[in-house]
Amino acid sequence: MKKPTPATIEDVARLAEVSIATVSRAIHMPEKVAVSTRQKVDRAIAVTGYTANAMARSLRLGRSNMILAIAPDIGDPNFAPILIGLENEARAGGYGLLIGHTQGDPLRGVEYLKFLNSNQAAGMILFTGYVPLDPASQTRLPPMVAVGEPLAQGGIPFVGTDDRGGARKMVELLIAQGHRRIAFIGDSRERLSHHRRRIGFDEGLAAAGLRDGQQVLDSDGTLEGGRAAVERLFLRDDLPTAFACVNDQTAAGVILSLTARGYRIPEDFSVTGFDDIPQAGFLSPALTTARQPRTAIGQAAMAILLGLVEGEAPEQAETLLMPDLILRDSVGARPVNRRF
Amino acid sequence: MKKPTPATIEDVARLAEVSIATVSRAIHMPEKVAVSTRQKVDRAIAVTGYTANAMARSLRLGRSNMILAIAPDIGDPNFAPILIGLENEARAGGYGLLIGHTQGDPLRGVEYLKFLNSNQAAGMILFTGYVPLDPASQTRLPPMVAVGEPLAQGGIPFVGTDDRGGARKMVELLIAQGHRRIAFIGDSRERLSHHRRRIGFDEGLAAAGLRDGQQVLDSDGTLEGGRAAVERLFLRDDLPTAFACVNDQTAAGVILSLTARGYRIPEDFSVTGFDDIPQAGFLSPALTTARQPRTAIGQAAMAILLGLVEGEAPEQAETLLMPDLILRDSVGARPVNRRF
DNA sequence: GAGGCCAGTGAAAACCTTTACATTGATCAT
DNA sequence: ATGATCAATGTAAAGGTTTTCACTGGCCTC
Repeated sequence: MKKPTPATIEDVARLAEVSIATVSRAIHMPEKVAVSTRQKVDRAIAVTGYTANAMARSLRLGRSNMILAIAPDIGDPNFAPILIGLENEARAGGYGLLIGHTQGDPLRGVEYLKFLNSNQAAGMILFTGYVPLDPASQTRLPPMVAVGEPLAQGGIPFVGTDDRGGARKMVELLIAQGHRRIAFIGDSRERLSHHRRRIGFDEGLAAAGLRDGQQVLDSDGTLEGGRAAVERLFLRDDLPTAFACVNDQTAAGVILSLTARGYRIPEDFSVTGFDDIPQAGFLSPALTTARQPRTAIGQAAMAILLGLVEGEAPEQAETLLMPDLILRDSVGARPVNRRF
Repeated sequence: MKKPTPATIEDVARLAEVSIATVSRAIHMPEKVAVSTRQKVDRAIAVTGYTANAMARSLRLGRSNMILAIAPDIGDPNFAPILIGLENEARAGGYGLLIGHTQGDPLRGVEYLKFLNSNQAAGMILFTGYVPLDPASQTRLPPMVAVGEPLAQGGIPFVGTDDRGGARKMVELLIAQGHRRIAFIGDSRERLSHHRRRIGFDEGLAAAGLRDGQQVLDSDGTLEGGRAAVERLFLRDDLPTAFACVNDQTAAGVILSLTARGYRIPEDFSVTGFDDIPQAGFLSPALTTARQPRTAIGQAAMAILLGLVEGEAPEQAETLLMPDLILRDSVGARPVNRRF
């Protein structure tokens, strides 16, 4: 009872005693075929266990049902939940999700374009913050959506966290706790998302009339960078009471540095992060942070991309989802009597 | 200068003034074609920017260049590094990696089979520990390799951590630190990998002649399970000096429970984990654990699968990679004077 | 010098699907 | 009664590749 080769549409047609065209129609445009015929076809499909050969289908249609997602690092803790959102939405739309990672190497990005060139992917999700396109090749762009980090190139829809709004909410939380001098750790010209968090920080302080209470330190978004920033700050004389960090890694560095100097958090200083990476809850103290709505971001991005693939006009340039504040133990009231 | 449609093999043939058969041969069997012709073809390919249409190719060959990886949960911290290994190896072999997740739902697993049925995937990597095959359908199995959790069904190659060996090394570490009464937290009949860790634990103790110093508690591998196990243990009167946990989550639960009771780690008790999840280094104390060689596992699994896909006979049933012991702060010498 | 072999190449089939176009027979309006 | 319309179905082309088979001409062997 083995079937060495899977059933083709022709097998179904033969069994149902109709032509292959009718079988195809019974499947794709059921209303165009007589009820009795449809039933015969359905039965034949059930008997043969027929599944359309996706290759033949894609070849004929000139379009595949795969979406390619390219990330610089699929090990990034932010990546997995977004992936879930992408995958869920893709599957719901009948698409498969193909993944590639560039390990930060632009050349590797170009390598993946063969999937698009060879019609193996209908569209592309970009995590990289740049378009891996050979600028020389003048072939028209495939449908693309950027996630996480907006693209320098214009015209490509972006889905991500509302960095500005989230940072602002975070600052407001600190202000509500009585803090007046707050440092922002991790401004960056390179990463737009980080810069936007800085903007939100500014706005929050300005709205509370605390514009002169701010201190901004550049940092590269790593734990080490956070640590270094604190050290730099201690060289000056006026310390903040709270540190708003551009991301959780930076916050971890800040906490480590502060703890190493013998300070207690949140009694002596408050520290906030951004992202809510898996480790955030395991830091001591557990980190108060803004959780990116990652699964939702993935879902939204894929929905937009599938729309593009199927020919809809792109809606808005940016879709920003507001992060949730996760209140843990690293934020406390402003210390009333600073011992230092 | 826009190319609305990508170049086909025919465009190349026309430009090189040869037949399409010759072009195909020049690409796939260069030695069968005259040098001069080959050069003409190469030039034409360069000019047109030709890339073979993968759909047509797969259709003709009856085999795609995609590998499907199915995991119960792609958010699992263990998953990402394995994915990197899989992807690297797949790309090196000219294959793409397609991913799907079942969210623990066997039905969802079956859903992905359409990719195989429809020839969209040439083989399958299974993380689930079970085969998502409709037992009714008698179609022959596609090439498959299991990762992480061995499969109940026989005949499917498995690549994973040497759980037994790793657990044994871990026990030996504890014994070297002077521990004589050691508890294993997290035996399980359901998860073979967990059971194997238990076996390695037994072996290590037996080899040191400490067979009667062992205590084994069932636990489900969650943080909560670890916590509960400790509570159960405290109902008895003889406590171990060290806890060898089946995985890091369990160890986290044990640490939490012990800490909540006012004990210090590693002064009062030593605790070890297994896996080295990202949070492991952030627990306090930082967890000593066995790191799964995840990227290597992914790479090995994909290499075997690609061999299978291309018709090689499967080598060995199991490929086990030894984990590395990561020494952090949760293990110390056996307390000499127990205060309790 | 004739026959055989071989390298190099081309023509055409096959892979399986979708769909434009053609065909059939029935129904309807005149 | 006849022509037009329409629903239902079939025929065949197209999509791009790989590969079998056949053909050509040159070279070698005897």
